[in-house]
Amino acid sequence: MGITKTDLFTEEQNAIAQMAKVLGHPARVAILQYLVKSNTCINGDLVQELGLAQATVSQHLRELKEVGFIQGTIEGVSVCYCINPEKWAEFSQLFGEFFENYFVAQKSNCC
Amino acid sequence: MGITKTDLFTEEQNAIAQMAKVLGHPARVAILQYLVKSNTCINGDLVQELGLAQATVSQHLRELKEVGFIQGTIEGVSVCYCINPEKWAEFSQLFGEFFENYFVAQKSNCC
DNA sequence: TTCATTCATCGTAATATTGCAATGTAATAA
DNA sequence: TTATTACATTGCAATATTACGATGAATGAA
Repeated sequence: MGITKTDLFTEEQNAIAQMAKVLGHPARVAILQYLVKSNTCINGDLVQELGLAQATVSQHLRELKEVGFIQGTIEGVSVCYCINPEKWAEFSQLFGEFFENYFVAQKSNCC
Repeated sequence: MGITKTDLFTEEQNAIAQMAKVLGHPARVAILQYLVKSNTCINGDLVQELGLAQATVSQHLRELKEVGFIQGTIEGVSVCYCINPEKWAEFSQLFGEFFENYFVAQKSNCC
Protein backbone atom coordinates (compact mmCIF):
# COMPACT_ATOMS: atom_id res chain seq x y z
CA MET A 1 0.00 0.00 0.00
CA GLY A 2 2.79 2.48 0.71
CA ILE A 3 0.87 4.53 3.24
CA THR A 4 1.94 4.59 6.88
CA LYS A 5 -0.74 3.55 9.39
CA THR A 6 -0.21 6.44 11.80
CA ASP A 7 -3.44 5.67 13.66
CA LEU A 8 -1.83 2.56 15.14
CA PHE A 9 0.76 4.58 17.04
CA THR A 10 0.92 7.14 19.81
CA GLU A 11 1.30 10.83 19.14
CA GLU A 12 4.80 10.71 20.55
CA GLN A 13 5.80 7.86 18.28
CA ASN A 14 4.43 9.70 15.27
CA ALA A 15 6.13 12.92 16.34
CA ILE A 16 9.52 11.24 16.74
CA ALA A 17 9.10 9.47 13.42
CA GLN A 18 8.11 12.65 11.62
CA MET A 19 11.16 14.51 12.87
CA ALA A 20 13.46 11.62 12.16
CA LYS A 21 12.07 11.30 8.67
CA VAL A 22 13.04 14.88 7.94
CA LEU A 23 16.54 14.19 9.25
CA GLY A 24 16.59 11.06 7.13
CA HIS A 25 18.18 12.70 4.11
CA PRO A 26 21.84 13.78 4.06
CA ALA A 27 21.03 17.01 2.19
CA ARG A 28 18.76 18.12 5.00
CA VAL A 29 21.33 17.16 7.62
CA ALA A 30 23.90 19.16 5.65
CA ILE A 31 21.59 22.17 5.46
CA LEU A 32 21.07 22.13 9.22
CA GLN A 33 24.78 21.75 9.91
CA TYR A 34 25.52 24.61 7.55
CA LEU A 35 22.97 26.78 9.36
CA VAL A 36 24.41 25.86 12.75
CA LYS A 37 27.80 26.98 11.51
CA SER A 38 26.84 30.11 9.61
CA ASN A 39 23.77 31.18 11.59
CA THR A 40 21.86 32.25 8.48
CA CYS A 41 21.89 31.58 4.77
CA ILE A 42 19.91 31.96 1.59
CA ASN A 43 18.86 29.32 -0.90
CA GLY A 44 21.65 30.29 -3.30
CA ASP A 45 24.33 29.63 -0.67
CA LEU A 46 23.05 26.11 -0.27
CA VAL A 47 22.88 25.42 -4.00
CA GLN A 48 26.60 26.27 -4.08
CA GLU A 49 27.38 24.36 -0.90
CA LEU A 50 25.44 21.19 -1.67
CA GLY A 51 25.75 20.82 -5.42
CA LEU A 52 22.07 20.11 -5.90
CA ALA A 53 19.74 21.97 -8.24
CA GLN A 54 17.98 25.05 -6.97
CA ALA A 55 14.57 23.40 -7.14
CA THR A 56 15.81 20.45 -5.14
CA VAL A 57 17.31 22.61 -2.41
CA SER A 58 14.12 24.62 -2.25
CA GLN A 59 12.15 21.42 -1.75
CA HIS A 60 14.39 20.28 1.11
CA LEU A 61 14.11 23.70 2.72
CA ARG A 62 10.34 23.46 2.58
CA GLU A 63 10.37 20.12 4.37
CA LEU A 64 12.66 21.46 7.06
CA LYS A 65 10.37 24.46 7.44
CA GLU A 66 7.21 22.37 7.55
CA VAL A 67 8.23 20.44 10.64
CA GLY A 68 9.70 23.58 12.18
CA PHE A 69 13.43 22.92 12.13
CA ILE A 70 14.04 26.21 10.33
CA GLN A 71 12.29 29.45 9.54
CA GLY A 72 12.62 31.76 6.55
CA THR A 73 12.08 35.48 6.26
CA ILE A 74 11.78 37.41 3.03
CA GLU A 75 14.61 39.89 2.79
CA GLY A 76 14.39 41.93 -0.34
CA VAL A 77 14.80 39.67 -3.28
CA SER A 78 16.09 36.70 -1.30
CA VAL A 79 14.89 34.60 1.63
CA CYS A 80 16.92 34.39 4.79
CA TYR A 81 16.82 31.01 6.51
CA CYS A 82 17.84 30.17 10.05
CA ILE A 83 17.27 27.55 12.68
CA ASN A 84 14.15 27.83 14.82
CA PRO A 85 15.58 27.88 18.35
CA GLU A 86 12.42 26.74 20.17
CA LYS A 87 11.82 23.81 17.85
CA TRP A 88 15.48 22.85 17.89
CA ALA A 89 15.38 22.64 21.67
CA GLU A 90 12.12 20.72 21.58
CA PHE A 91 13.44 18.17 19.08
CA SER A 92 16.70 17.87 20.94
CA GLN A 93 14.86 17.00 24.11
CA LEU A 94 12.48 14.58 22.42
CA PHE A 95 15.35 12.63 20.87
CA GLY A 96 17.38 12.90 24.02
CA GLU A 97 14.63 11.35 26.11
CA PHE A 98 14.03 8.65 23.54
CA PHE A 99 17.62 7.49 23.77
CA GLU A 100 17.95 8.12 27.49
CA ASN A 101 15.04 5.87 28.37
CA TYR A 102 17.16 2.91 27.43
CA PHE A 103 20.07 3.80 29.69
CA VAL A 104 17.67 4.36 32.57
CA ALA A 105 15.79 1.10 32.09
CA GLN A 106 18.75 -1.06 31.13
CA LYS A 107 18.46 -4.53 32.62
CA SER A 108 20.14 -7.86 32.01
CA ASN A 109 21.73 -7.69 28.62
CA CYS A 110 19.78 -9.31 25.89
CA CYS A 111 19.21 -12.77 24.53
CA MET B 1 15.66 10.14 -10.24
CA GLY B 2 14.34 9.15 -6.78
CA ILE B 3 17.84 8.17 -5.74
CA THR B 4 19.71 10.03 -3.03
CA LYS B 5 23.05 11.50 -4.09
CA THR B 6 25.05 10.28 -1.12
CA ASP B 7 28.36 11.11 -2.78
CA LEU B 8 27.66 14.82 -2.32
CA PHE B 9 27.72 14.52 1.46
CA THR B 10 30.13 13.67 4.24
CA GLU B 11 30.21 10.27 5.89
CA GLU B 12 28.85 11.79 9.05
CA GLN B 13 25.94 13.38 7.24
CA ASN B 14 25.13 10.10 5.53
CA ALA B 15 25.45 8.22 8.81
CA ILE B 16 23.09 10.57 10.63
CA ALA B 17 20.63 10.45 7.75
CA GLN B 18 20.71 6.67 7.60
CA MET B 19 19.97 6.33 11.28
CA ALA B 20 17.28 8.97 11.18
CA LYS B 21 15.67 7.30 8.22
CA VAL B 22 15.26 4.11 10.18
CA LEU B 23 13.70 6.06 13.04
CA GLY B 24 11.49 7.77 10.49
CA HIS B 25 8.64 5.30 10.81
CA PRO B 26 6.38 5.15 13.87
CA ALA B 27 6.29 1.34 13.84
CA ARG B 28 10.07 1.20 14.21
CA VAL B 29 9.99 3.80 16.96
CA ALA B 30 7.30 1.73 18.67
CA ILE B 31 9.35 -1.44 18.37
CA LEU B 32 12.37 0.24 19.96
CA GLN B 33 10.29 1.71 22.77
CA TYR B 34 8.75 -1.70 23.38
CA LEU B 35 12.20 -3.26 23.54
CA VAL B 36 13.43 -0.58 25.92
CA LYS B 37 10.51 -1.38 28.21
CA SER B 38 10.50 -5.16 28.00
CA ASN B 39 14.20 -5.82 27.35
CA THR B 40 13.51 -8.61 24.88
CA CYS B 41 10.71 -9.74 22.61
CA ILE B 42 9.86 -11.99 19.72
CA ASN B 43 8.21 -11.11 16.43
CA GLY B 44 4.87 -12.48 17.62
CA ASP B 45 4.80 -10.09 20.59
CA LEU B 46 5.15 -7.16 18.25
CA VAL B 47 2.46 -8.37 15.86
CA GLN B 48 0.11 -8.32 18.86
CA GLU B 49 1.42 -5.04 20.18
CA LEU B 50 1.48 -3.09 16.92
CA GLY B 51 -1.47 -4.46 14.98
CA LEU B 52 0.51 -4.88 11.78
CA ALA B 53 0.80 -8.07 9.76
CA GLN B 54 3.57 -10.51 10.62
CA ALA B 55 5.35 -9.91 7.34
CA THR B 56 5.31 -6.17 7.89
CA VAL B 57 6.71 -6.42 11.41
CA SER B 58 9.40 -8.77 10.16
CA GLN B 59 10.39 -6.22 7.53
CA HIS B 60 10.67 -3.43 10.09
CA LEU B 61 12.75 -5.67 12.33
CA ARG B 62 15.11 -6.36 9.48
CA GLU B 63 15.66 -2.65 8.87
CA LEU B 64 16.32 -2.03 12.54
CA LYS B 65 18.77 -4.93 12.52
CA GLU B 66 20.53 -3.78 9.37
CA VAL B 67 21.61 -0.44 10.81
CA GLY B 68 22.40 -2.08 14.13
CA PHE B 69 19.71 -0.75 16.45
CA ILE B 70 18.74 -4.27 17.45
CA GLN B 71 20.07 -7.79 17.33
CA GLY B 72 18.26 -11.10 17.07
CA THR B 73 19.21 -14.52 18.30
CA ILE B 74 17.56 -17.76 17.30
CA GLU B 75 16.05 -19.38 20.33
CA GLY B 76 14.46 -22.68 19.46
CA VAL B 77 11.62 -22.00 17.12
CA SER B 78 11.48 -18.26 17.71
CA VAL B 79 13.87 -15.34 17.42
CA CYS B 80 14.68 -13.22 20.43
CA TYR B 81 15.24 -9.57 19.67
CA CYS B 82 16.87 -6.96 21.86
CA ILE B 83 18.55 -3.60 21.64
CA ASN B 84 22.22 -3.53 20.68
CA PRO B 85 23.77 -1.61 23.58
CA GLU B 86 26.92 -0.48 21.76
CA LYS B 87 25.06 0.82 18.75
CA TRP B 88 22.43 2.45 20.91
CA ALA B 89 25.13 4.38 22.73
CA GLU B 90 26.82 5.28 19.48
CA PHE B 91 23.61 6.57 17.89
CA SER B 92 22.68 8.41 21.06
CA GLN B 93 25.99 10.24 21.01
CA LEU B 94 25.85 11.02 17.31
CA PHE B 95 22.41 12.57 17.61
CA GLY B 96 23.34 14.26 20.85
CA GLU B 97 26.33 15.96 19.27
CA PHE B 98 24.33 16.94 16.23
CA PHE B 99 21.83 18.82 18.36
CA GLU B 100 24.37 20.10 20.85
CA ASN B 101 26.47 21.81 18.20
CA TYR B 102 23.74 24.39 17.83
CA PHE B 103 23.59 25.29 21.50
CA VAL B 104 27.37 25.65 21.59
CA ALA B 105 27.57 27.81 18.46
CA GLN B 106 24.43 29.85 19.08
CA LYS B 107 24.95 33.47 18.05
CA SER B 108 22.63 36.40 17.36
CA ASN B 109 19.20 34.98 16.76
CA CYS B 110 18.19 34.69 13.19
CA CYS B 111 16.89 36.91 10.43
C1' DT C 1 8.67 50.00 -18.01
C1' DT C 2 11.95 46.43 -18.80
C1' DC C 3 15.29 43.41 -17.10
C1' DA C 4 17.77 40.57 -13.90
C1' DT C 5 17.84 38.12 -9.59
C1' DT C 6 16.00 34.96 -6.16
C1' DC C 7 13.23 31.71 -4.90
C1' DA C 8 8.83 28.73 -5.00
C1' DT C 9 5.95 25.69 -7.46
C1' DC C 10 4.54 22.48 -11.11
C1' DG C 11 5.13 18.50 -13.76
C1' DT C 12 7.51 14.43 -14.55
C1' DA C 13 10.72 10.34 -14.43
C1' DA C 14 13.20 7.20 -11.61
C1' DT C 15 13.38 4.98 -7.51
C1' DA C 16 12.09 3.79 -2.62
C1' DT C 17 8.84 2.62 0.99
C1' DT C 18 4.83 0.50 3.09
C1' DG C 19 1.87 -3.27 3.81
C1' DC C 20 0.19 -7.76 3.11
C1' DA C 21 -0.95 -12.50 1.23
C1' DA C 22 1.36 -16.41 -0.09
C1' DT C 23 5.03 -19.26 0.31
C1' DG C 24 9.49 -21.05 2.11
C1' DT C 25 12.43 -22.64 6.04
C1' DA C 26 13.87 -24.41 10.38
C1' DA C 27 12.94 -26.26 14.82
C1' DT C 28 10.15 -28.77 17.94
C1' DA C 29 6.07 -31.81 19.08
C1' DA C 30 3.22 -35.75 18.36
C1' DT D 1 7.22 -39.11 9.61
C1' DT D 2 3.78 -35.60 9.85
C1' DA D 3 2.13 -31.52 11.89
C1' DT D 4 2.71 -27.23 14.15
C1' DT D 5 4.85 -23.03 15.42
C1' DA D 6 7.61 -18.92 14.51
C1' DC D 7 9.75 -16.24 11.25
C1' DA D 8 11.81 -14.79 6.88
C1' DT D 9 11.33 -13.97 2.09
C1' DT D 10 9.03 -13.15 -2.25
C1' DG D 11 6.00 -10.75 -5.15
C1' DC D 12 2.89 -7.29 -5.79
C1' DA D 13 -0.05 -2.92 -5.52
C1' DA D 14 -0.40 1.62 -3.64
C1' DT D 15 1.91 5.45 -2.37
C1' DA D 16 5.97 8.47 -1.21
C1' DT D 17 10.46 10.42 -2.13
C1' DT D 18 14.19 12.37 -4.81
C1' DA D 19 15.83 15.22 -8.35
C1' DC D 20 15.47 18.50 -11.93
C1' DG D 21 13.90 21.41 -15.94
C1' DA D 22 10.55 24.72 -16.87
C1' DT D 23 7.76 28.19 -15.41
C1' DG D 24 5.70 31.65 -12.21
C1' DA D 25 5.84 35.46 -8.70
C1' DA D 26 8.02 39.13 -6.32
C1' DT D 27 11.55 42.42 -5.58
C1' DG D 28 14.86 45.77 -6.87
C1' DA D 29 17.88 48.00 -10.59
C1' DA D 30 18.37 50.45 -14.91
